[in-house]
This record gives sequence, structure tokens and C-alpha cells, in this order.
Amino acid sequence: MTAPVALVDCNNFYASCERVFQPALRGKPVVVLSNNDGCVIARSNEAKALGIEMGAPWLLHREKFERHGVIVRSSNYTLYGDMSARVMNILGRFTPDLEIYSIDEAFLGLGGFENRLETHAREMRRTVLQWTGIPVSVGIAATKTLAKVANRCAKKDPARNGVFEMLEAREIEGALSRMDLTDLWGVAGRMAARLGAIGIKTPLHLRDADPAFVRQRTNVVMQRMVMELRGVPCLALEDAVRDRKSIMASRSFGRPVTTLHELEEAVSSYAARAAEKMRRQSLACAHVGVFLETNRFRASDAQYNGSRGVRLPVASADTAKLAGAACRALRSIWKDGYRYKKAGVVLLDLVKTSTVQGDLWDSPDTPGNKRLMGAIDRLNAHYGRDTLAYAAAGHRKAWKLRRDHSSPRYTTCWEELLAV
DNA sequence: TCTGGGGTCCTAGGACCC
DNA sequence: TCTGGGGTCCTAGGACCC
Repeated sequence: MTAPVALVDCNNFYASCERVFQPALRGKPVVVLSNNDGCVIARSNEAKALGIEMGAPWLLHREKFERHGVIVRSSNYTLYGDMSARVMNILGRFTPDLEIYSIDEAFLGLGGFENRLETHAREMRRTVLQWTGIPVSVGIAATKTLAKVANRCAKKDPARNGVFEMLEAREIEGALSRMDLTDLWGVAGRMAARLGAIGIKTPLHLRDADPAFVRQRTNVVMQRMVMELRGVPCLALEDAVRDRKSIMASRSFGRPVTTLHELEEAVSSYAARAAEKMRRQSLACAHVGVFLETNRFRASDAQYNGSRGVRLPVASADTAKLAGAACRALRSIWKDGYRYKKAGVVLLDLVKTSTVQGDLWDSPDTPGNKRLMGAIDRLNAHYGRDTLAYAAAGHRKAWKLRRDHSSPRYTTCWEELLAV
């Protein structure tokens, strides 16, 4: 058998973070609101018990909240990010195989701890709580999908005290039998309906279905799910942090926006924010996307969704360039006469920048950076954009680069860059 | 007059290339 | 008269997750 996997999940993470810094909130219903205080994005157990739904619009439920003494907090992502880093840091002390899955969840490979899984998990839980004040739940199983199931049991069943080691067939069977399809990680309404139509109505049906049949009637993701439910790992633990494949900045507007000018301002600032995020990760992008949406909740409004991407000749992390590209894309999709609710900028085709290039974006005027940019511009003019994409930093066409690396065109290009 | 802001992966069709 | 086979890129959309 392969090594067991643990899923560690922070309980009601944002609400718990607020409580750490304001202990008076303990034992009380707490909700955290999205940007602009639009809707509920986190709830304490007490708030859940009041029937407050995830995503509930705050203004719509304001009176009910006040009646029940619900304590409301605007979100503070800087705080949550910091708390998350502390929790992950502690988890890293308990295994070398740590995959940070989201801001409040991590998968841990527990190879080598097989004979004391539960003890190890309890120790982990106790340490995180003691050092950060954040309560976590731990589910242990043979695969990631089953670890999710085990984690759910650990949370729901108070008798388990936050930890559930689910390795015996009887326990797996019992847990799955008490769940709906949509409780599974990776199955939501649409997929549950499709599965239902082919006779698969419960998690146990899915586990016992023929994988080839499931593949044929749905997709490869569901086929993997069948195997994962049987305890055969199909989703590897990814302990190396992967670079982002896209970076987005978007916002809903507080009131309908109708003019191109206002949208240009918004999109420019989103581009700047996204570019900042990108530079912090030492990335540059070769593709800038923009999208525009009207308010889909207002049936009386004419609806329009537009999106458009612009390809850059050279991967860049320069705010002015990206904002310029974003505004060009925006102008090509903007249509007069709509009431816009949301807009966003997406940076794609991300590439790791070298140290030199990393410095470049922040201090373009240094002699070395000027030389490098000069070389890239000359190459761009001389060879055309395909070749430039390689030269810039190993764009997603990188495989071509490997295949053709002996071609004179590529070699010249690369050597010229290296010579800078 | 209210309903977030990030992400990931998969599929499918058309353009284009050799 | 008939009409390959294999591949990439791009775009759009669907579905899901936290």
C-alpha cells in the first residue's frame, strides 16, 4: 500500500482568524463578509447553526443578523494569509511531504508514520491550536479523495475530537454510505445530475461502478474519482510549490458602470495589481486577458459577457505595458448601452523570470537591464515573435525549443541573449 | 437594489501546418 | 471521383474547488 495521506483543514478559517485577535468573539455567531461587504464568505459554527448560508447577501439578511446578535467582520486577507503561513509552517514540522492546497488546507504524506498515525495527527492538531489559536481537523486515508471524506467525518462527529483515521474497509463503507454524491470532493450539482442519469446516485454506486463506463459517459476526472474511492491513488501529492498558471485581479462595482472611460480606469488599476502580484512571484506574462460582465442577477437588464486576450511579443511584467494591452483588449470588447457590474484582468502564459529579468522590471534603467531589453528588441525585430517567445524566458512553447534547439535560428537567438 | 475573488483542469471545434 | 493523418494553437465554455 502507498503511504497514507492526511488532509488538515482549518475550521471556519477566516472566522477563526478573527477570533484569535478578538477572543471576545469566541462562542458567538461570527460571519466574515466579502469585498465591499457584499456577501458571507465564512461563518463560525454558531452562525452556521442559525441557518446562515454561505454566500448569503449581507444587505438582504441584515435584519436577521442583527436580531440574532451576529457579529460581522469585513474580510482581512492580509491577516488570513499571514495566519495561513504560520499554520503551514507548523504542519511542515510534522512531515517532509506537505502540499499546501489552499489558504486553509494542506495534504500531508504520512509515509513512515504508519504505526502511529492517530498519535501523530493529535499532536499536530494540538500544536497548531496552541501556537496559533486556529482549530484544525485531520482526516487520514489511502487517497486524497478519501482523506477529504475522513476529514469531513472528523469535523462532523464531535466524538472523534477532530481526528479520523479511516483505513478500514468497514469505516470507509460507513462514511460513504452517509454521504450524498455532492458531498464528494469534485462532484457538484451538474455532475451529480449526469451521474444520476446513468444510474449512479450515491458515493457507493460511484465507487463500485465500472471505471471505463464512467469514463465513457462522463470524463477522465470521474474515472479517477472511482479509483480514488477504491483506495487507489490517482492524485499525487505535490509537495513542490508550482508556479501559478494564471493571475487575476477583478472586482465587482458598487454601482452599474456604463462608460468606457470608467472601465479603462478600473482595468488599468486591475492590471497594475495583477502585475504586482506577478512580480512578487518572479513571473512575467505573454498574454493579457480582460473580461467584462453585466449583472447576471438582474434579469431586467440586457446581458453581455465579453472577454478578449492580447498576446505580447515578449513576456513582460511591466505595469505600463500590461495596462496598455489590457485597455486595448477592453476597447475591442466594450459595447455601449450596457450596465456593467464586474471587470477583470487575467495574466496568462506565465514564465519564470531570471534574476536579471526580475530586477529589470523594478529597475529598468540599470545598464545591464537596458542591454538585455535592447537585445530582446533587436531579436524581436529580426526573427519575429515566435522565436522571441522562446528567448524571452521559455514561454509555453518550450517543448519546441527543446526539439528545435539545434536549429540555427534558435541557437543564434539564444546565444545572442546569453551574450548580453 | 443585494448576491466575492481567486484558482484549476477538461473538452471541443476551427484554423492552420506539414 | 474522392478527399489522410497527425499535430499545435487559439478560443470559448463547462465544471469544480476554496
